[in-house]
Amino acid sequence: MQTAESLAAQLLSWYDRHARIMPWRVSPRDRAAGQRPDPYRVWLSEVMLQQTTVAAVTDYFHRFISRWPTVHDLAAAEDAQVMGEWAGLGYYARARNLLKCARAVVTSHGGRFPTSREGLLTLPGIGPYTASAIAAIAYDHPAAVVDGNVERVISRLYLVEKPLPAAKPKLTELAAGLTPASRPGDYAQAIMDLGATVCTPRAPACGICPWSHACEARAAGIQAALPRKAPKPDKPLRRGTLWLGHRDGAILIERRPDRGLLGGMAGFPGDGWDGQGGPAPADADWQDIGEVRHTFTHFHLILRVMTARIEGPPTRGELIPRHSFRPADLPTVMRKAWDLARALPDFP
DNA sequence: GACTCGTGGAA
DNA sequence: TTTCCAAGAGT
Repeated sequence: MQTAESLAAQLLSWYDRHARIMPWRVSPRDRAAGQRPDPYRVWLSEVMLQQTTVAAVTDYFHRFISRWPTVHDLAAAEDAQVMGEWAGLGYYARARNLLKCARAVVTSHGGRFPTSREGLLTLPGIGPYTASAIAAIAYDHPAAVVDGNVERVISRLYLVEKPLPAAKPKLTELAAGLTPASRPGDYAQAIMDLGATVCTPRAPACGICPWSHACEARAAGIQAALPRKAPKPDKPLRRGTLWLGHRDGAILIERRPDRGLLGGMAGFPGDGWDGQGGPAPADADWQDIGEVRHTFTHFHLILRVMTARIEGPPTRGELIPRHSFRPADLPTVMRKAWDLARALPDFP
């Protein structure tokens, strides 16, 4: 039986040699030399990384930091600018809460993030994981981070067979028991790196794992089967319509309501496939130009795409001049429809 | 606890 | 092609 102290020390030693390089990260060498990460960057990266891979986040992180270098810059940004910059990254409530949080930090916290986990938890978009991550990484507090990686690593190390999410409290307790008083920030990143690169979901690389000798699941030969999870329900198929209206090169765009699917994002008027929408945005000679297929978290979608030149004033949305319309500001399902229409010879 | 909420890459 | 899943939070 290994002590928590020795396990943490072994993981930190591994991290010193194998830490991944990321734009928002301070390397263990630089950290030891006294360099401190910028809490704004830690926060931004952690929100972007919620349910999202490092590869998907990296370019978005660079664009956000380039455009809004400080939390003050971001707090002063217009909603549509931030939503447009987030377009394509998904889970758009994160972007809405990102702005709320930035503005709360500036107006209620003097422009500085709270340093305690409890203080961070009061901010929009910062939940149990992100609060611990910021407290540990930015401020070196001994907060236990429990994300999907840690759930997997801990469930294997301690052979926790109870399925998620019921096992979460137990896993959190075990993770907290391992978190060291020394270098908790590096440790938090180390255990997540371990889960991301070694203790992977399907085929863990136990041969190179610094904890393989202590891993109870490996001893039992069931490491690849942990953590257990309830099977996910099938995704139903929904169908709907999208109307791409235009006039003299201007495009008909409708800002979506601030809640629900794709909330706050720019898009084309649609019918009820998303629980929102309504009738066609104008009485026009709508032409069926094909369909778009897309899969969201909990349903498949097939959208019929219609285009028309709009003569009178539209009943929904707003005609945006082509030069001030950025297709990159659209969420992916809308951009698919745009790409379909743009391929037509007579479309603006 | 059960749902909602995106996306793209890997197997 | 389909499924799984990735540094979760809010309701």
